[in-house]
Amino acid sequence: MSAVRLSADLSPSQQKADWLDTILKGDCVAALNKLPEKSVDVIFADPPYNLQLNGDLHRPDQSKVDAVDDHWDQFDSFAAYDAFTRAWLLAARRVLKPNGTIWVIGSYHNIFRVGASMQDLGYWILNDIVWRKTNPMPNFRGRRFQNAHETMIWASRDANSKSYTFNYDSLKAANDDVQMRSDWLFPICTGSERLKDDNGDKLHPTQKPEALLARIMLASTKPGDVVLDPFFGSGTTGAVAKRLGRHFVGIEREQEYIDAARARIDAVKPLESTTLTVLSGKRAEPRVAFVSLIDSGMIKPGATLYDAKKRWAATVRADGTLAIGEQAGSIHRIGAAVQGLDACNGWTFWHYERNGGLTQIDELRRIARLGMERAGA
Amino acid sequence: MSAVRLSADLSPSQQKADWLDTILKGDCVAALNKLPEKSVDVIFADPPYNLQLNGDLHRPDQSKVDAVDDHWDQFDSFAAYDAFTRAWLLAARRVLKPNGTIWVIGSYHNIFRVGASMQDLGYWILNDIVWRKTNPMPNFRGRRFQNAHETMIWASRDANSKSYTFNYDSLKAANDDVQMRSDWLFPICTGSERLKDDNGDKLHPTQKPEALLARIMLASTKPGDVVLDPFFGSGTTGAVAKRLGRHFVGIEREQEYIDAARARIDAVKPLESTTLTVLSGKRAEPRVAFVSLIDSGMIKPGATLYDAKKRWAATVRADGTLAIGEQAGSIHRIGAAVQGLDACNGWTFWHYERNGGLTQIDELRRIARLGMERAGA
DNA sequence: ATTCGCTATGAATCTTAGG
DNA sequence: TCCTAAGATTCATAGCGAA
Repeated sequence: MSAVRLSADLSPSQQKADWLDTILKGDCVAALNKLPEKSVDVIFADPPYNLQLNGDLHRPDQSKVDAVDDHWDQFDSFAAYDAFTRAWLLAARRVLKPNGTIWVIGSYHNIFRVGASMQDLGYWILNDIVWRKTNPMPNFRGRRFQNAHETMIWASRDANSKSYTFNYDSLKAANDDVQMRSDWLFPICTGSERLKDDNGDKLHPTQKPEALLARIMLASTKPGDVVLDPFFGSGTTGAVAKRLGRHFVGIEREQEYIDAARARIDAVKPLESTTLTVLSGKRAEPRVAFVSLIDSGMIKPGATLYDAKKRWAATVRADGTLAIGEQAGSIHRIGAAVQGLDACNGWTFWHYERNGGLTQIDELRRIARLGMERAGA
Repeated sequence: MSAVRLSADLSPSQQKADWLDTILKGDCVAALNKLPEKSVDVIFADPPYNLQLNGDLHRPDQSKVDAVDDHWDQFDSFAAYDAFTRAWLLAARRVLKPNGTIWVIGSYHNIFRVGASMQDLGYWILNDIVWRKTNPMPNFRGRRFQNAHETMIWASRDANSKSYTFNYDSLKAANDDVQMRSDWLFPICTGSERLKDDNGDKLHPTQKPEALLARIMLASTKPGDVVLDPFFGSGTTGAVAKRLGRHFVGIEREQEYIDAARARIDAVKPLESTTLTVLSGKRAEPRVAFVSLIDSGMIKPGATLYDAKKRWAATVRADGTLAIGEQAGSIHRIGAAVQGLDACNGWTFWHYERNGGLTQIDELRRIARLGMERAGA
């Protein structure tokens, strides 16, 4: 790849880096080291699993199981695999933005070593996610449980990175209004989605389903973000990124995979931007100062506020504080104090009298926000 | 404990070792080192998870979460935790029979380190098993996925131990005649099963459900086998072993837990025969996330949904939310909003166009459930 | 006896803007 | 970088008391 860098005075929207939406050919660590530091929002990595297979496996009908015995999955020892793992995790960490996150998928053959290395290098695990397969391969010998899942580790760059992207509200709304759990159910990649080579055989032994990558990106990226995949393979990450209006960068060694992935991604039609809007919750709403309700005349100084059951009454003061007897403070502090709690959301706790009933002052905040939007605040 | 050993010429059925069906008090490694080598069939270990908590956590209702902040879960560093882990895994391996197996349970905080150490010490992983919780604690701050599972590693003593116990056929028969998968569904331990202290509070912070231990023993032991638990705690392993006609050995440091476990186990009545309740782990009506219809391609992002009379039309967004103009949210929230109601069942309210007519999206949910049932949801 | 509503709680690495 | 204050945030289940 070339050594072109983003100019410091140009935002990505003004000048697109030449490595965006491309597949870099070569060794994963070498390619990573050529990318600018802190330049990608999310990394999805599907590294070699270090499967340790001896001999062939046959199904009960004597057909042979097409094992993952590619040369790139051969390591001499756990130590060799660990060294490989640490090298790419370290190179990836340099490229990740401070508030970026990384996803790594693996099986019991490798995921424990990968997870320990991630912790050792300073990544901070946010969740481990279980991909439950609806249609896993059976255990043919009947000597173990059916291996029906794979594990993903989702981690931030550092323990103190708090501002990573997590589209909580959108995930919850899409999940019947309950928060998304750490166990996900998806079919393995089969049928027309599975890329085939010239012989009609599967092109890549471990092609991941697009639905899995879509869930990952919808959870942890925003439209326009950059998703890096250092083990690009058949290009699922790129295809899903393009469809969902995200940028991708792929790294891959094998020309056969690069060609197939390129063609695959070129055929993807991006979704319309309007369908890509991410549902945002209250956190994204602009802040409203309680005093601004007084400024705008929605609440008069001297007005009385009550809790929902009218157990307490407090007086609004001209400076935007609330008072009960000697005690005065913010709507939150006074709400907490009367309940004997450490914290309280005054917006939902306090009410005002209207039409003989009580209405939350949060209703006034909502109205104030509409005014702010009109004013382009 | 005493230094009594099994005579070499007597089988366990002829002379019962004095440490069988007892709880050894003391440090885990020291106690393990006093047991005879190659003397137990299965080890179940629930070691400290090394949670790293900062400050208190409160529920949205301001109640405080009772965190696991016990002294036995405090380690200075990953290195200290690794040293602890290697020490007990090594001592446990000496005690394990050549064809014995070990189960270790953990969360993302520790399981990757534990798994890597197990591989380093020569244990051979047979499966990783996911315990999916029906009723996990929510994520209260909405900053991560709900942590809804724990991970267990099942391993043999060596890579070449082939004669370990695995009751394949009975598991399959108990599971509707399909192989038992690597993801299991159980509730957490609550209600009358949960041991309480004199104040009525939970006796032990991490008591495991008996159903989980029963599945483990039914899978990997035979009646009369010896099950060792080096972190005995409230004694679930002992209680289930006695009930299922297995022997146990527990190791525990805290006298309070020993006393409670002893009383608990004494109260257990062994089953006459091992015709046990089948824990199929299937639930009545698995929940379907609306977004899973998008994942599976049944609904496309950008598609339009209508109410039965086509009075309203809404657009499906890629993140699984529904949008009408500026308003967006779950199928339920948007259904409620357009009708001016507080609540709405989006599954029955919204329809899609098919064959020129309208069909409820609930029809798609029914189809999705068929796939989930196959996966044992 | 049954239902309904309210409360309690579980292995938790659980915020963020602004001064 | 540190400190303060605003204010956002929960699902399933068991138990209990009232109706």
